[in-house]
Amino acid sequence: MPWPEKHKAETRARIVHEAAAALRERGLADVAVAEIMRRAGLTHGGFYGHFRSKDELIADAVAHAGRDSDTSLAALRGGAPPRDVLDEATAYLSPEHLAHSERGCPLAANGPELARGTSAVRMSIAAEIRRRIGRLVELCPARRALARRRRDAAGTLACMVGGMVLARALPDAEGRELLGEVRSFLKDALAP
Amino acid sequence: MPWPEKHKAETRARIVHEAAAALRERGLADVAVAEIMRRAGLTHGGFYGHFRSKDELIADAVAHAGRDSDTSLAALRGGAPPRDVLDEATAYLSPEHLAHSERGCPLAANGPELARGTSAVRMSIAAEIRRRIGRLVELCPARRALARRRRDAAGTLACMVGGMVLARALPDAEGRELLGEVRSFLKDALAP
DNA sequence: TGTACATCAGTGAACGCGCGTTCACTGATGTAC
DNA sequence: TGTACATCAGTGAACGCGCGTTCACTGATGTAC
Repeated sequence: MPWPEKHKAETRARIVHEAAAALRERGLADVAVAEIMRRAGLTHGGFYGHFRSKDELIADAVAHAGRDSDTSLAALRGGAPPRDVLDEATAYLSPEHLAHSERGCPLAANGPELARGTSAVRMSIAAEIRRRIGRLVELCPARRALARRRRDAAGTLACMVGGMVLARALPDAEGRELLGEVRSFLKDALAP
Repeated sequence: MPWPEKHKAETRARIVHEAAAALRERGLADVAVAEIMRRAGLTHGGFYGHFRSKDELIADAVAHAGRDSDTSLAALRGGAPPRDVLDEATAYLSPEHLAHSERGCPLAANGPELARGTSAVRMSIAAEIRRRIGRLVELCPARRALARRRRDAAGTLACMVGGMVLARALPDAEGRELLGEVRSFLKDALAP
């Protein structure tokens, strides 16, 4: 094996990481393969040594973006895991997340485009939704019935994603104001 | 004036209408000018007699789509105006809306793409958000303080848009199930 | 009423461009001896 | 230890294609006489 064992895997991971950032920042259609490779310090020709198509990369990038946004949102809580559903939603509906789609949730950044993607892309985004709902269910008070927890998790995630989509479509100050209103709405909705 | 007065305006309206449907169904990037013109029964060359660019059409189409989705959602209530916020949200979070993005809300169909659009597109989508929030505020019980009504309106719209984005990214049955959970969540959150 | 005309909505060929993808090649690497 | 070699990650020119946009033209129309 003429190259270090991990070399190719590391390069691939770097491409996926840069793709996940670029796609969340600028959308699926406006980011070219050549640009992603350039960001990863490579030339475009090498791309197909790692991926069979741009769509295959997108599917991988969605999964990576999901985990990556977890890390970014955790950083807003000082690295601590969320204490409850509201804690998680508050970090999500923050001005920091609003301002940094490239490190944020792929559902808010690319949801509708991904929903129209290839079968692999759709499977990737569906898995990300299930993962997020599952985590929110875990964060619901254990004393509640499972159906109630699932309902609160689904409703909260809808609020989070929709709130961010709306805030990003408004001028900055107005978007931040809307985020505050949605946080306040959720706080009451989730009150015991 | 060699052509009937309204002729050009009607043609333009037909193009905008077809564009609004195509863009909501397939996304901004995947719909070509030539395709929109074909759907309107015209050839692509005539496009620039009506619009200065594809982006100008998109901005117009977003405004049209907003009014158009009002009509479609009203039809689900038998044409009656919504009685309250929950009434409006229930029609929005319906399986019919899930299945017909081409007649539905442009925020759910194209939100993130529009947020990354030109200045004219962003103004158009921001106006649509304000219009929808304003309508929901009107539907809130008048006895509530304005701040509370605005908060409920913003939170509800976030739930509606996010719920639809999530449902459309999931397989059909799972998406419909999620819509039901979000409706149920909202019903409780909006309870007096 | 009939006809010549000016207008302009719509046509369709053509343009330049950037994209995703391919492919013959290069050169850095670990291995065999 | 040093050297020849096989491997394969990465290069960069080239491809075909579809896009947004332009433009010289066509032909349907209402008007003037």
